[in-house]
Amino acid sequence: MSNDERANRVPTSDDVALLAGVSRSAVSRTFTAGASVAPATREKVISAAKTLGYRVNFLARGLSQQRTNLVALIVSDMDNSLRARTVDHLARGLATLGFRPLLLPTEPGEDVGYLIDMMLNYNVNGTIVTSDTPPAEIAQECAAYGVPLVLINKPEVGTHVSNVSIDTATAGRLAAEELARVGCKRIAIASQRRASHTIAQRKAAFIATARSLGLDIVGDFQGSVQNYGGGAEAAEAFIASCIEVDGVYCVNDFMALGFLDQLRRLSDLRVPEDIKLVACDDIAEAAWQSYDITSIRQDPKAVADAAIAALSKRIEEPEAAQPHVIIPVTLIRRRTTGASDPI
Amino acid sequence: MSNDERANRVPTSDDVALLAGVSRSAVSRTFTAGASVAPATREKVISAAKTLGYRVNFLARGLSQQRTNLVALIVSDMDNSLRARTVDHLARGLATLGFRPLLLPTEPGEDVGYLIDMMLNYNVNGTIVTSDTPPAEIAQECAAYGVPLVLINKPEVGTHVSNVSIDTATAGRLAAEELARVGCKRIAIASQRRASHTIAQRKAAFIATARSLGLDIVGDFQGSVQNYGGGAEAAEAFIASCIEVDGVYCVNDFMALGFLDQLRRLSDLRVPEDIKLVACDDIAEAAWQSYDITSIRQDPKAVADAAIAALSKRIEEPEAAQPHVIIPVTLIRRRTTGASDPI
DNA sequence: ATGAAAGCGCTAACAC
DNA sequence: GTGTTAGCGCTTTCAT
Repeated sequence: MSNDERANRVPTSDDVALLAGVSRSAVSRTFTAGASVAPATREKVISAAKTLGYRVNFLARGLSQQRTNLVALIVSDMDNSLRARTVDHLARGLATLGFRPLLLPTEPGEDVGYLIDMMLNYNVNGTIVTSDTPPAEIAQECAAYGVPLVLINKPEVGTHVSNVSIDTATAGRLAAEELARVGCKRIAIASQRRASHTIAQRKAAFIATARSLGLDIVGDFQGSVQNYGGGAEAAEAFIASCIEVDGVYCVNDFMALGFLDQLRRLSDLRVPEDIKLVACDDIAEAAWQSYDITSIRQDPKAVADAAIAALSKRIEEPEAAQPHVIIPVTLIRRRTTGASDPI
Repeated sequence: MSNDERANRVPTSDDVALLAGVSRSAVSRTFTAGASVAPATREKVISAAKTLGYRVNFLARGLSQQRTNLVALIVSDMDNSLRARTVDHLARGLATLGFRPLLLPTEPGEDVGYLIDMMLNYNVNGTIVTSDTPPAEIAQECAAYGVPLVLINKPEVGTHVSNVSIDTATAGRLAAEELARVGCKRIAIASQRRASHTIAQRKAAFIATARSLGLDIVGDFQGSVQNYGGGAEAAEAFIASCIEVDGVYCVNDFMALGFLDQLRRLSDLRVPEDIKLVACDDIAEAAWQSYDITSIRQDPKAVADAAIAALSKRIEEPEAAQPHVIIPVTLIRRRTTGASDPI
């Protein structure tokens, strides 16, 4: 009843072979990269395939080739715009290379078992993790089943695993140097109670550099989560403490947004006149007029590309070394450290 | 050389059958929902599977069952936080029902052909589209190959397709009513030059209601894109026009953020004292202190759930009717229409 | 270069 | 309830 006579069944390579008057093998070869088919044959096959609307069934192909080209993307915190952007880049990059991303969202507290089931049930050829809870369990299963694994911004967990991380040491250092540069002496930190791996690292690097530059770190005010709300909490704690500072380091931009807003609402302190502020990540929101935050930029596309490169290398050469790739960061000066208001 | 003696090969149902001393069918039945296996047999199989680390290969299962449980998620604009959130809900909801989302990002201008290849190459059992460009071509291919399709916030495209949309009529109406309620008379609209489907609809509804309430719509200022930057552009156009208004309708929150920021920077007009503002979507950022925007809330989880429900119903009963599901919206009053500043 | 045949891992009739 | 058999759609030796 459709406008198309062959609508009721998806055509198979047999159908194409029949129509083209060749064998199924010829069809297969026509659609295989390094094939060896006579131009004439190939031509017949192509045209038959076109009229039938034939497409290779990758799942069947995967079954015989032991290669599905499916890649599991284990993701948490998708409402973090930086995360979402990274996932977007990952999915696009993977697609370009012929891989297909299976999106597996997860929450910090959630059961990891189902993720492992998914990876293994669907025979993924690789896994990229960019969730906040670094599941050692996943690494273990991947190792046991020989699934290449790439961790983004996670601690190293073994030799079977590739890591891609931003340069947290430089990120922390640049932030401290910037606060010193603009004359800060007494610094407060706004951070998260249960800091994630990279956050803890950049914070440690910040503290080390700050000390070496003679900055006093007079308080560490923490929010329960590393987002806008957490930043607001940190600001409340800071204001309640009545500690005087001339500079603040926020461990990420989201917290900085909340911190700034709450500071404005609950105090008369002005940024940057009374307090300078540096944050980290340079998400799009950091550049918004109402905030205009000096931040340490990380490039989510570079991170995604490196992760994909590491993964596909692992897939091609399973025994290759697993380097830890470090993605560089750069300081972006804005109004919160006195850079002139852009017009 | 691994810490695990069977590391070199993924166990198959044959391995399990052998170890359990049963047939492969028994293994299959043990892992099939409505099976009929003797408890003793099942027990043996389960334990053998556990010691071997066996998992059903869903791809092989899909091959024989004609059902992969893979669902294509065609997504654009992942850096829109509302979109990201919707995708997150979609992925989780699908996972709960045993479906696996294949993430296929796309850009408005991009070639749709590769998406279709992907859907068909991987034999997806369904497709959900939440990109901004509504590819009629996708709908056509889905129909031709019998792939159930659900469109989110897209125009209706045919009877084979399910639609899930927010209630744009109410969204537009509520916005106009709110501006009228707070005493506005002369209204400007901030919108996008090439409006997406729902944006165009909500705007039309807004205009209709505004007229019926006696509001004057004295200008429609447009940005090139429907995000922060586009809102800023709209504000610039508005300010340059020197048209006086006492109310502004922004077609979405992202534009409202940019509009407000640019208004603050380029003019002395204050919101809400001089101008009231209503936007749409109620994204998280709308509630941020620096903006605190009255908005029309849409619930991305409700949208995702409805889309999944529609899809899974379609998958179970391919011939079922394709209703257009409308998701309700609600007005959230905040400071930009004079709601008291929350503490 | 091409076809025949075996097999990827699984499920589903079908007999027992 | 269980094993046997055939087959899902494809790739890949192996002959030719």
